[in-house]
Amino acid sequence: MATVSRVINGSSRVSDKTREKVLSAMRTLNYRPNSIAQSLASNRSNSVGILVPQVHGPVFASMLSEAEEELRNAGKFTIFATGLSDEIKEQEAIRFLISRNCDALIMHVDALTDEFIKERMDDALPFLIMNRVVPGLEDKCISLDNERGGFEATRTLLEMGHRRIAYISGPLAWVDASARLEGHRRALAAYGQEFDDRLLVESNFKEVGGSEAMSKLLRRGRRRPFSAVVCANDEMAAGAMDAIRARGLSIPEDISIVGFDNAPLSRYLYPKLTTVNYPIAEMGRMAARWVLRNVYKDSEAEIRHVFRPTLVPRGSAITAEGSRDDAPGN
Amino acid sequence: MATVSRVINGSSRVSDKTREKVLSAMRTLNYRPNSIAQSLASNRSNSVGILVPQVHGPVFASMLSEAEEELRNAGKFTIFATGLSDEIKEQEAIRFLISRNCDALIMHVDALTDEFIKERMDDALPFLIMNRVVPGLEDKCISLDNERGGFEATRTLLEMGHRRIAYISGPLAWVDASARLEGHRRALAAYGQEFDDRLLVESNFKEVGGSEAMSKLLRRGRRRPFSAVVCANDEMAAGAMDAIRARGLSIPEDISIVGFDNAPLSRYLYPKLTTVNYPIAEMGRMAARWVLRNVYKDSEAEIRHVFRPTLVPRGSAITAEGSRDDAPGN
DNA sequence: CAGTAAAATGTAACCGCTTTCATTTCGATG
DNA sequence: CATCGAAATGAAAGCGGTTACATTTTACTG
Repeated sequence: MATVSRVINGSSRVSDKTREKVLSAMRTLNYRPNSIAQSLASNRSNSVGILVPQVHGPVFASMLSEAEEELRNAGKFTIFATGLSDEIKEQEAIRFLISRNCDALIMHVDALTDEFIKERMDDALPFLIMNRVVPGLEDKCISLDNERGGFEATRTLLEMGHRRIAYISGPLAWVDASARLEGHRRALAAYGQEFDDRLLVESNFKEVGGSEAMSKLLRRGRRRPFSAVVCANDEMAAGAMDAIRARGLSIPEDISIVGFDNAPLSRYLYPKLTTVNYPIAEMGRMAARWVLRNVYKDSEAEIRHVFRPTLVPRGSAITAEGSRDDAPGN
Repeated sequence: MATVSRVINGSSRVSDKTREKVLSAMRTLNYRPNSIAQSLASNRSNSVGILVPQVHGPVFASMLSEAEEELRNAGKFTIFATGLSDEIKEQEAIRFLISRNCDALIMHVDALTDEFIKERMDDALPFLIMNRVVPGLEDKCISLDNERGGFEATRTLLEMGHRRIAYISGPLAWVDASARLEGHRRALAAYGQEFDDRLLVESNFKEVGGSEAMSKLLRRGRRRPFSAVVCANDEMAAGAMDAIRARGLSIPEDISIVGFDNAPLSRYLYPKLTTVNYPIAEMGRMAARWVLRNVYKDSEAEIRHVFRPTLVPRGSAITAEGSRDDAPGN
């Protein structure tokens, strides 16, 4: 038995001859190790828990499936749960996953506080935070450089000659939303433009939110004071586009629009949305590698913690000169 | 120990007094049963495997998350894997899931043959096939009435006065694609229209496929011989819409279009796509209940095996009278 | 060829629970 | 109060592996 176990786990010293005998016996008997028993004895469940707010939505689906594939290729099981961006549910989901003896946790949590993560999680089991930076735990976080993304979005419009650029933000209490806005401000500053409060609306990252925000912007004065708008995610951009059209304006002739995330939906919008790519698939794969490397000592992969967003030019933003512009200042 | 076990599993006879004592001890000791050990001893892993071709895409994401939630509420773990519509990979994924001692499998498999499912799976463990009917295993299948969906799509257009209706199909080797087409034919027949071969293109359920198919239809004669088109899924509809516009035609004025699936993208298209709803979320929940009921004896839920698609009217289809029609026959 | 250390293999305890079967406790009865 | 059956509890044998440690083989050495 012990020898068989050694063969299975590839470890220790087994002579080639017996190894072969064992393997062939396994084959003829069609033997499959009982992974539950393995887990119990080795105190390793070979499964990693993934917690996401929801499976829908481009970001989480990609993250999930890429991580799962990478883990499965390494023989690890993926158990997942959804937390719905609710503090209680997220905690419950974590407990749930821990109760299954996951060897590690990969999680995107919206509602949990930094404190909770630092205090309550640290001892429990190895974990990785996705799409968020918890101060002091940078090496356990994989995230996007949101500030840079915001910068790129606005810079593109500025390079196109737009000067008055509106911004529809996500909830500023969320770090990613505020980082994106920060990038926007930096870009304006870099091009010598003053930041104008009246061109900023804080919304909720949702489609209707984007629509309402845009309506509000359009209502602020008969003469449209901006020729372009940046939306802090693609969903809001979709809503904003509806609102623009509802107002009888066209995209991009009257208003150029840039989104953020490069969600699949951005390609279905009309015109196709110019946006900032969120390399979530790579990030999911990287998360899996982090676990493989740090928990299972199974990989040598270099781990990158901060990913870089890049602009995806499509049809929804054009140069200010090409625009049928009603706005001052370009 | 035995008594504690009895308390945990709620079963057998334990006096209320000791039950209380055990529970309070569990509380003060912050005791959590080791679910792996439970699994080993009880030969039940409390986890169910879900196999989907991919996580992306509206259908699978919803199915996954709804099933997961239902299962988690019942204390069951969800292990998932992706099969990528590849026969080998699907088989591997199944083996993988079985090797984790899943108590049951919920799977959407595209590439596996009916024979494989019937022969090789039947003894292994309880399983449920999603979105497909395997003859002889109807009680282990949960599926959509695709024929009816196809019927509804076409019927809607017919009721709107359209007479010449093109159809872009999925691969007819797949049962769901051919069933949808069957419904289309039945609707035509019901309204006394003859089915016209030249208005049918078989495609691949993908966006570019839809686009190419539509181009082909539009090239078949200068005078457009149809005023409306049904696409066998929303993705192809998205592609088809692009192709229609590329031709300088507008939707729905020149051509009405109806999709199938009610994928999220259908709401982002412009105009928003009239389509047939695929109640996949409900179906995912139902799958979980099937498992809860048949495997864990944990539920009394009535199981529905065949779901009914319904039409979702949006902006991409209008009455033939409203159309700027170039086509004969209405 | 005996002697020896290293390599290979075997033994058995243990992982933390469930479950069968034996034992004890309890309550009702005569 | 002794008796008895039912209900509650306890003891111990697994579940199917891993792994520390003991034992046997092997490969050299002198």
